[in-house]
Amino acid sequence: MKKDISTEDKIKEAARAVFIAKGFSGCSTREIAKASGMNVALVNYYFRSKSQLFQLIFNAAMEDFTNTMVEVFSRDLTLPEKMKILIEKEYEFLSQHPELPSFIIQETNRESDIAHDNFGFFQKISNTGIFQQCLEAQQRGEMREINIFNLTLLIISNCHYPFMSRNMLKGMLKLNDSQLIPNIEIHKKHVSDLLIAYLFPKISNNEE
Amino acid sequence: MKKDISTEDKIKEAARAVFIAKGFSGCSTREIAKASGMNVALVNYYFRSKSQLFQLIFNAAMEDFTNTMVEVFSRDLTLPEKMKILIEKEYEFLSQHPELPSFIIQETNRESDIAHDNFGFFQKISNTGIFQQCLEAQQRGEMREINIFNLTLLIISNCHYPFMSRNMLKGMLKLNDSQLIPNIEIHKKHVSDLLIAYLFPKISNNEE
DNA sequence: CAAAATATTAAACATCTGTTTAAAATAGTT
DNA sequence: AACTATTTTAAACAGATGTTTAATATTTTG
Repeated sequence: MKKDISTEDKIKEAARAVFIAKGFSGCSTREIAKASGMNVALVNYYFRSKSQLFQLIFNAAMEDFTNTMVEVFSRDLTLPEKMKILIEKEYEFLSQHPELPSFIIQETNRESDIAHDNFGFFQKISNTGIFQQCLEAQQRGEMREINIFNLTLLIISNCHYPFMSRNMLKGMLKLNDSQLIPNIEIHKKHVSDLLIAYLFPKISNNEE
Repeated sequence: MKKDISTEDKIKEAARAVFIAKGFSGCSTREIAKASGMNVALVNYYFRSKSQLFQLIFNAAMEDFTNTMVEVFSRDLTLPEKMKILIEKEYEFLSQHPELPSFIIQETNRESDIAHDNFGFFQKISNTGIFQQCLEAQQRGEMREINIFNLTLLIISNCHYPFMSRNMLKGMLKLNDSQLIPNIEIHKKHVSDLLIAYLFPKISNNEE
């Protein structure tokens, strides 16, 4: 009788969990093998090396990351509407994957032979037409003059950082998890109001 | 003839550089020893273990982190002035220590026996009287109603994330360092205007 | 200067690391 | 059934890891 999940997928799923929780240098192949209930040799049998397995997990995580943006930007909505929904979706996604942002940052900053530049992000986002839509809104005076770098950074900073700084904030402000979650929900509203008011000054009365 | 810098300090300085660049799990005691020009055994001779040496470096980094805030908050200025200067100082400090934010986040998220909660942050910041000043400004209607958690998070998100995401952004937007630095400088202005306008709505015409 | 305290070294330790090998078990095919 | 291909296993590999030891060098002290 065949198993529901193949050995290859079991290892991949375990690797994902372990890598994201502890980072590439923070875990061993034996730890991944154990977490998947498999042998150490099987990890290399299916994925050739720890590095190649990691590369696989990292790229998938990077894709998860951009999917929300692509999905929201592709809709037929005004820019303030897209912004509001994007922030909503990002907080929703990251509430269920809070370790992802720090994983990505940690690994893009790690010295490695692995190529983690150019993961197709720019092209995918560009294809949604969002940049064109921004340009037109700016020409009509509906949107503040801001380049793509700063715009991207403003959004990601305020969506990702709250999740990656969870433990730091808990330490700094002496909070526990039960206090953290509602505060992050409040933060979402602040970020939404903050960014929309700043980017679209004319329509700044966006209080719910 | 005595050396200018003691062996202990040489190791500590090398450890700081290596730990911050690669993280606790990303480096070895031998790497630290080599970077300091000293023997492996000397690391443990002076600091007992890799963990204890790390704890020392981490606490110092954490203190560097809060110093800017404490210094600015202690001045005799209005809240919008403090906010503007704080952002200025943070970007100035982090431009010279861009690896610090991701180091702190990475290590506060790492599972370890080390106690990295309660590093006196709250007490130090509270002692500056900034929270009281906020409360009074809010009662006078000069400042938006926002709790300390969200206020802290808004500031840190927009100051720290730009530096920790350097490599990610370079990959995503296909930039090199020469394009990055001026964009971060522009970002500082956005963040300053953004936060002041949001937090102090009445005095929202803060364009330079 | 001799004695004691401190600093430095090379070597060893046990364990863990990523990876490979070669044999055994299982599945698929004819 | 027998043969082949695939999957799984335990064991071994060479090297790296944190830490300790015991001997040597240096400095401090009396």
